[in-house]
Amino acid sequence: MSANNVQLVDKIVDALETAIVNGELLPGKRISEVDLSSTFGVSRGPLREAIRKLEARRLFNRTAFHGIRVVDLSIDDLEQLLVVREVLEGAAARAAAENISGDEIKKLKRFSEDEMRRKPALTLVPATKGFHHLIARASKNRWLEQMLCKDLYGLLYAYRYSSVDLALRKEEARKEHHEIVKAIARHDGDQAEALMRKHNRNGRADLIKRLRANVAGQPLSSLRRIPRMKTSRNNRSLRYIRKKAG
Amino acid sequence: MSANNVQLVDKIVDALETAIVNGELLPGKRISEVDLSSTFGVSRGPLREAIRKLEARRLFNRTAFHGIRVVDLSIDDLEQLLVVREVLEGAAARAAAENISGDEIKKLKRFSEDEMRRKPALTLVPATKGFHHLIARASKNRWLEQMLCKDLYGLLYAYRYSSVDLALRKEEARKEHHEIVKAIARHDGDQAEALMRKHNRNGRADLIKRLRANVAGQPLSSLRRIPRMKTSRNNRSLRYIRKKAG
DNA sequence: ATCATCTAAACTGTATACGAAACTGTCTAC
DNA sequence: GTAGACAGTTTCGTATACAGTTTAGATGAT
Repeated sequence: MSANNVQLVDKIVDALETAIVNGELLPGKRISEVDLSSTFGVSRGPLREAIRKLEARRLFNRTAFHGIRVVDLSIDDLEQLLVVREVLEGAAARAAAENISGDEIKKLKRFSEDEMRRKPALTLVPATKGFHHLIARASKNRWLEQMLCKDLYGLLYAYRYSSVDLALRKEEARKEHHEIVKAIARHDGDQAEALMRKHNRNGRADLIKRLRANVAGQPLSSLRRIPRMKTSRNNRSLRYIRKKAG
Repeated sequence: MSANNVQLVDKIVDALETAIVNGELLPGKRISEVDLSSTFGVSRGPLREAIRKLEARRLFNRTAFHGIRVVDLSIDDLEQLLVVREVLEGAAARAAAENISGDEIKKLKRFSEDEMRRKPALTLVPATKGFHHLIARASKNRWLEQMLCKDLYGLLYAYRYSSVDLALRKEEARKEHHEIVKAIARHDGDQAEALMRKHNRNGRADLIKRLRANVAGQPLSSLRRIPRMKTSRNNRSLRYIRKKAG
């Protein structure tokens, strides 16, 4: 095996996803296939296939002959997505309580204790991500994990929203996390699901309330706004994907 | 506007989905791109794009340089998928109770009353489908509806499983449906979700129990087995998609 | 100068061809 | 019988061509 077994299409998918998260591809902005293919250094074929995959995951919208646009989430969309997240993560917590291994319990506890001890920092966001991913994985439910981590989180992280729920309610959220971990650790599925759902409901209500209060206003300081760019055309921050031969 | 504004890729996606449901494309069987493209009468480009979309929806698995296979669900997979379905439909029922319109209530009630009156027949399966679709739509949650109707149902209907839950427990299921409708009609979200989840739990437990009891045994009579074919190659029942010019 | 219409350029959708890489299966050597 | 080499087949990625559509700019009329 030379270097990687991963297909070009999936590399492009990754590149597009990170480009969206980084704000290099803007929601609602039209994308030119040829421009993108030249900036990525790939031909139109694989690029189109990659876009089709992301279309199926609703990260791109395409209208015939009108071009491709990155999904543009409204606050309502966000709220609806978080409703889905509530029940899916609830199910994950329940399944995790039923199926988690001893090793995973240790990891999860370490995670939570670190979180309780540590001063609230910017590193909290990836930590949160890790927390939810860990539980999704511990559910041992392949479909649930994929729907959560790939489809749903992908959409949530897509647009000027990067796991802000925790950042907005640090104290409460950490306590809630701790309780969830305890419920999972004692294999109490009912409690784990109930607590996880409540945790999500709280976070959602808080976030949406703040967002609605700030419509057309200043962005929340704790909301990491994604820097804007004029156009995705000739965007030099998009990296070439194609590796050189050798 | 000549005839239709729908792209060839999406026609192929539809054709592939129905081909899977009809058993013309077999789970686990390797698919040849060129063969498929010639049977459909389309070129490789759109076909590959269509397959990429279905890959993202997990209806196809692809291993690099090895080919594409239709997803092959084990009983465990089915059970896990039905767990996801339980919570998603629960959320849909709750949201429907909160957001349903008067018109939709009427439709839903008519549906349920028809179901109670009618003798259990083969037409029950599409009826069930309609029931759940109706609720998903009434939730007014765009993402929830799409995840349910497209992603999840698409997977469930994919492989020798076509909404069997109802067919197996006709009496109880119809009563449960009726109770769910009543809860939704009186805008009782808590009850609607609880009843829907219970309904799904019951159906799942029953179905999985029967399936496990029949591993390697006779197929259940009520389980509509999909007729087998030796190969998808040169499969004449797959229809040409490409319309003639004119 | 403003507006409507027309034309040309740009872009998307689709088809086809070709070379390279990788897998499969067979054959041979030991 | 096993391991390695080899050829055949399939997929992967690129390039190219062309038709249909959209967009924008040019042209012309009032």
